[in-house]
Amino acid sequence: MKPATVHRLGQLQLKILQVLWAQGESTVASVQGSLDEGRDLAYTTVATMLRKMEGRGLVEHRSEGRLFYYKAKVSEDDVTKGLAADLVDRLFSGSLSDLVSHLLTTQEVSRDELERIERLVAHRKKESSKPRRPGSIPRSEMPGD
Amino acid sequence: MKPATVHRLGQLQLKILQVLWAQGESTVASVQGSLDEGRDLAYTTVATMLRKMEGRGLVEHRSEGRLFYYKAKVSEDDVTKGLAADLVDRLFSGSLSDLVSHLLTTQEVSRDELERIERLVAHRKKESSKPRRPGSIPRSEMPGD
DNA sequence: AACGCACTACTACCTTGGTAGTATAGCGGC
DNA sequence: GCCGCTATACTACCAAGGTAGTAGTGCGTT
Repeated sequence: MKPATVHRLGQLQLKILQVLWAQGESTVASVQGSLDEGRDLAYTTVATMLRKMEGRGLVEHRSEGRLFYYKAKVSEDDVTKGLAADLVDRLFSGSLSDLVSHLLTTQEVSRDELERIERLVAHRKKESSKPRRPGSIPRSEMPGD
Repeated sequence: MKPATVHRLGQLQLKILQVLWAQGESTVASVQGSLDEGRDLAYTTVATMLRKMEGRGLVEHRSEGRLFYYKAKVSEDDVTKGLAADLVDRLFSGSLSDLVSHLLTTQEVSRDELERIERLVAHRKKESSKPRRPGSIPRSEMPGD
């Protein structure tokens, strides 16, 4: 199921989703408590945001007594993919290598990171001969860290 | 000078900047004409947006007679870097390879792209022994396409 | 000189993210 | 049975992106 326009997620919404991905079903209080220690938002702020997000189909809740247990309705993969694809699209007309190129030339990238990327690409090249559905590469086949 | 929070650029603002990067100084009419053929925005919409963007320091203008010639005040590199870095930060706690990994496993990536990336990484690895300011790799040293 | 066109300025309005206060309701304890 | 705690509902605001209408103004043409 493709849940409405995953891109254009705000800072807070993303943070909330990350909390929900990390801990699964959570009450408002729990989400509030798990959000950045730095900023402490009012309980009602988090509650309101969750309700708004539910309206957008990003999360859903289940009642247990008076309590609401919220859980993410969109997967981390979908969101990540959506945001990343959106960026690549908007900035580089879909060219992944252009993005990587840009990142490599303007960002600080450790030699370690470079080598990880190199392994990933090499691995993916081998894979590309026997194509599969995206995202279905099992962990066990991923190049080691 | 670091121009205020380059991330959180809207769709239209980015499009406008892209037009300005591509054609340099442009009048409102010219920008309007160069925006996606699909959607035709009112002249005043573009003008208003440009004025708002000027307020945020994204563009600036120069008058010539009654005409305003707008030009981007932020470089494409800065914006791209800002947006990409922001994304990498927010989604992958700053790990570039995690982003690339994700993109490689969930996106359709042609063999061509893979090879370009491979060359880029290899090139960057060689470079990394003699570090330089980011972004200063001359065209002539870039791996061929 | 007058008219109209083209361009900028101002204002307005909608949406959405974000933030939070106030109102309401139900459960547990005394 | 009432009190208060606390969780949800409702309402309100602000900022910013986006969209556009209307007002004002000056230049070129006739």
